[in-house]
Amino acid sequence: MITNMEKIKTLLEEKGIKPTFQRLKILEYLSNNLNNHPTVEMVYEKLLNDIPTLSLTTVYNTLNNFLEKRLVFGVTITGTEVRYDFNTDYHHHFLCKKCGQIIDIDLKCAYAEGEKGIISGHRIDEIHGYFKGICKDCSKNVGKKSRGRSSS
Amino acid sequence: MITNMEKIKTLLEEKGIKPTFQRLKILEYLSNNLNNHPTVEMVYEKLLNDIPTLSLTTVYNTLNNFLEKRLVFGVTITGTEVRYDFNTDYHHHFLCKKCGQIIDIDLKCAYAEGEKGIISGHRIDEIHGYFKGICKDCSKNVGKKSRGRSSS
DNA sequence: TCCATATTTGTAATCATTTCAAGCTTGTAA
DNA sequence: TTACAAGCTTGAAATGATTACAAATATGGA
Ligand SMILES: [Mn+2]
Ligand SMILES: [Mn+2]
Ligand SMILES: [Zn+2]
Ligand SMILES: [Zn+2]
Repeated sequence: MITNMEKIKTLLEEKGIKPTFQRLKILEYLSNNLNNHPTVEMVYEKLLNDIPTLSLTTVYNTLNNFLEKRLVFGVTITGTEVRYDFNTDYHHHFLCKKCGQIIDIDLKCAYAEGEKGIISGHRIDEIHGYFKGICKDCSKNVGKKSRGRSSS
Repeated sequence: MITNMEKIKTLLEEKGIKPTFQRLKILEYLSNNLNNHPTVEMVYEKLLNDIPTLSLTTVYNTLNNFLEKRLVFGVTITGTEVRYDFNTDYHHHFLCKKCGQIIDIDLKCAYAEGEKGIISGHRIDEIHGYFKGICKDCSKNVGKKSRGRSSS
């Protein structure tokens, strides 16, 4: 049988990226955290356990490399940090302005189905659809302590 | 007849914002630069001519105030800076990865027409639709000097 | 006028990201 | 096997955007 790590390695090789230990671990981490949309810092902190010598610069370099090769998707919804998404199938996102979590939103959208091509003469490479508001949980727990970061 | 400045003043008062000189000038600048989607720095630099004592902090404070009151719309497409849009009617944006300019895109979208309300149980306050790619001009002028900033 | 309050300002701090140069690996050719 | 070049990784310093903070200034009544 094929291990998950072998699949990760294949993904890198398909994009012409040499599968170094650091790159494998970073991509593996993203693949195991599809719902977190982690920041650079989150990737770095978690992987320090596995790779005590890991450099934050390497995480930045690697993630930028992955972005360029379209191996991951960059979510810039907060405006202050990039969050990384292993799921490159087009989908919308929702940012809760109270607890800060980013949630996947699946909905039909005319431009969602790989329809890239040309719009108004401009060549389209990436499509981003975002919503901001208050999430289901935070709407319920009004006045109660939120379980994540606050952005207010 | 009603001057443009009087309209700007009314907009501020309607949102309960005291129309100080700085605030009037900042909102006026945004209203005259609908197609630029200016950065904080651009607003600051231009207004220094009119208000030599202007502080960058005031521009930040004022624009954050305008954002909270929904007087302007924040475009976070680049991931590294907020760009401000006087046009709060819902519309999509396009970022050229070559020259860096942000262009308005008008197109029909199921979620574009003030349909905020609830999605998947989450309360929606803001809707953002972005595209990234290479703009019409930059596609033409391959190899030629671009007329704006480069992001590559 | 005097005072309370809101606003503006300048500086310093913070936070994310990039730059850069030095050290480390790895593959390959002598 | 040794030697070297190319690619990778690392840590420190630099950059850029934004926020925190406290002092200075303006405003609008009592
Ligand atoms: Mn996602
Ligand atoms: Mn716009
Ligand atoms: Zn929430
Ligand atoms: Zn362009």
